[in-house]
Amino acid sequence: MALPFKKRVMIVEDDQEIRNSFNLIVNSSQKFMVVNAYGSCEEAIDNLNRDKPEIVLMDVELPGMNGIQGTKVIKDKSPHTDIVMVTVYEDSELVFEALKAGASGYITKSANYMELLAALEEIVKGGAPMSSRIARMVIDNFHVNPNSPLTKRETEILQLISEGKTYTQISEELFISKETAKTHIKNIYSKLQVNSKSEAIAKANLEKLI
Amino acid sequence: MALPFKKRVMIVEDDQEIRNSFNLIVNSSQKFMVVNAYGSCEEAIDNLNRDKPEIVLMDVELPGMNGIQGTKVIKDKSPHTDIVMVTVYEDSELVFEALKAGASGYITKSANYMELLAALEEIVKGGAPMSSRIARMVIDNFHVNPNSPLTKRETEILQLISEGKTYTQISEELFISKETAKTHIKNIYSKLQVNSKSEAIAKANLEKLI
DNA sequence: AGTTAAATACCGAAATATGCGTGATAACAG
DNA sequence: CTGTTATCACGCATATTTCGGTATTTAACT
Repeated sequence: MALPFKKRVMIVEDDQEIRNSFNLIVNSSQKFMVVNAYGSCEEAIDNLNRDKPEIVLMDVELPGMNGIQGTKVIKDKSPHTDIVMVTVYEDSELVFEALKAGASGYITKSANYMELLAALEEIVKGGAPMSSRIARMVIDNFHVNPNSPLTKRETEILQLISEGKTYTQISEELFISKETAKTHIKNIYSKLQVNSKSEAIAKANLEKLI
Repeated sequence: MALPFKKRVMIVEDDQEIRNSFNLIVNSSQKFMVVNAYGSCEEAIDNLNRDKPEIVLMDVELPGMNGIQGTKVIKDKSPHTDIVMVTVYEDSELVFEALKAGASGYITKSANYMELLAALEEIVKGGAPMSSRIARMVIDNFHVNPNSPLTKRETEILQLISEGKTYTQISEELFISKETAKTHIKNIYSKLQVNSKSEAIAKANLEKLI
């Protein structure tokens, strides 16, 4: 290998100008080298085994297979490759989809020279580079709603429901009768306007009640 | 107000040395001022209305009420106050508990002068300061397991179950008979070794199958 | 061509959960 | 001190889910 100490970076980006620009920036670094740059996920995936990238800079919006689907495939074929999404949009649904697909970072195309290299460095040291807005988006996603309509006991029971417990198990765990558990659950359903355990779990997750 | 342009920072930390050290660092900045530093959440909460902090630097391990419980209370009483957890440990359970409680950042006590101020700056610009390891921990938490034992169809159905759908709704949505939906769900249960929808959801979340 | 995996479909019995009542007691706030 | 809320408890009818089978078709793989 010509440059054994440089981390191998693959670029997937359909806009040729941006692709060239990323290429130049990455290759300007002593620590990274571009092994290849492609205009589509399909091409990138076809050459994955030969290129053996350690890091992929992946555009989200792409013709054909999009960056999120591509991330899934690449992660499946090469689990140790770290993928950094690069996008113009910071749409929350896309961000979470990309993270679920296996992305380890999410930066914007407005990222300048320094920011792009900083993101790569961050990946190498085991971090997860994100723009400020995305970091906040991700963190906010964890926050539990403090204005829950449920009482403490109801929340406790909803928690047990979300763990897959039956009426009987819940009543045993809380030292109350099965009938009482039933009543609490009935009240939970009424407050959340649902009529089954799984619907209650879905709503609880949606409104971050647990 | 004496210094109207400085962001008001409250410190909650039981170790007096660290408390003083943070105090000096924060006050050394042109952009931040320490409104008060307490050794316990109880004291901090009692003085919340008077101190009106915009940012709280919160120790996790504290005598009496711990930093996570304290975060919940402060977020409840003062939702717009941003809380940054400061800790020696990067234990994953604690991190997620803190984030659920409402923390907007999570840094380690090893943070030096620059890092601490950088975290405060990051909060001000709407971000979420985190150490590299914690950022990765948080991102990894989103990743879906690519080695799911379930087939595509089963995963699709598990997804619908997690949205609270009934057998009938699932069969209608997928244009299959109720009996077929039943069979798929039976197979899902067998593969996941569970025996109810909510247990399946719990296991799916635990093993990141959806 | 033969095997396997996946998706489809049906049945009946048993177990759970849900809907709609009622009502008592304790704790908390105005 | 009184009204409200939370927690607890019971019963019956109905609905839904789960268990344990069987079985056909199609696509993929060897």
